Amino acid sequence: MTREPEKLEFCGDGRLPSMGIDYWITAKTYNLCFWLSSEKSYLYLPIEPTTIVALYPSGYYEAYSTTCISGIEHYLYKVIGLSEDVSSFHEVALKDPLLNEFVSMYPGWRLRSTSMWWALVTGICQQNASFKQGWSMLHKIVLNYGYRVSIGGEVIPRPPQPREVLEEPSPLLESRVGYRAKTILNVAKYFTSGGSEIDLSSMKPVEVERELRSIKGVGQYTARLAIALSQRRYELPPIDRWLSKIIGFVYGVDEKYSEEYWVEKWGSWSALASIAVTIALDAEPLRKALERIRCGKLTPDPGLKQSPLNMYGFCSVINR
DNA sequence: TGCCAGGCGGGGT
DNA sequence: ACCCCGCATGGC
Repeated sequence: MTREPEKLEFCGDGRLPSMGIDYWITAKTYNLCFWLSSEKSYLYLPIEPTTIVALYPSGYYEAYSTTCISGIEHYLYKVIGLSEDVSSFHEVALKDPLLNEFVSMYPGWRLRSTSMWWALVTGICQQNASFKQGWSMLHKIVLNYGYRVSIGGEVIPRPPQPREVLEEPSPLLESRVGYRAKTILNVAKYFTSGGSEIDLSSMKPVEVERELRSIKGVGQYTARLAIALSQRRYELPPIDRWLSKIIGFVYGVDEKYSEEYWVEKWGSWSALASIAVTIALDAEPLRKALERIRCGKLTPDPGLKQSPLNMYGFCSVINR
């Protein structure tokens, strides 16, 4: 699918306050490889019109959009979590055998949030698949749809919107997502019909989870991951087989009670802790992750070609 | 080759 | 409430 890139106009620049945030780690973690270069990262803001921010490690940023709107920095604050006080998360993490090394090494890491639509697609691609397979699917979806924007001399892929997927499913079906395609289409339908009327941000997380689970193919894990990734609300942890086994192994609790134990430990930070564990262990498959825990290798391995902190490797692997 | 992985829903008990 | 199975695809 070749489409003409949409030209975006420069909407201003600025510099985010330090606040102890490591903008580089924050921007590049779990970010698709074509939104990363060696010197900056691109972040799509979860708003209409299409708006993208080039963020540099220093916190300096430039914003581009089809139509410049006011308050862009406000949305950037939400995406980066600038008003999120993580000190109570760090307090628990520093005493935790799984996360203490990770937060000591990266105290400036924050979750980078996305739109609810894209958060759900992200979760669905993780269902019953390895980290590598799931993130390859996401890359392929973006490339197969072929939507792009141009800013200055650069051309940058952009993810498809729900309406675009619904009106033209074939690029999705060719993205090797298997039976997940149906679920993604269900989500696209949701956001182009009744779901668009519902203000998920005004609902309690348990209600949001129930609402999202009404979409066929979206279960507890996907719903909770999406709530964390798009709303920065962390009280409901996504706990998959991978994390459940890790919790059982590290804390010696029966897997049946892993969620109960996790929520008791992390409280309103439960989902953030779930995600942090995946970064600390480079999202390695279970067997390897357990081996890493046994060896005490609880910080990201810079040598890996594909990991949450090093997504560049996906660009050299994906070929449709 | 065959097995199975950051789920899920539908069918059974 | 559980338990169990099939499901697309790709990696090992």
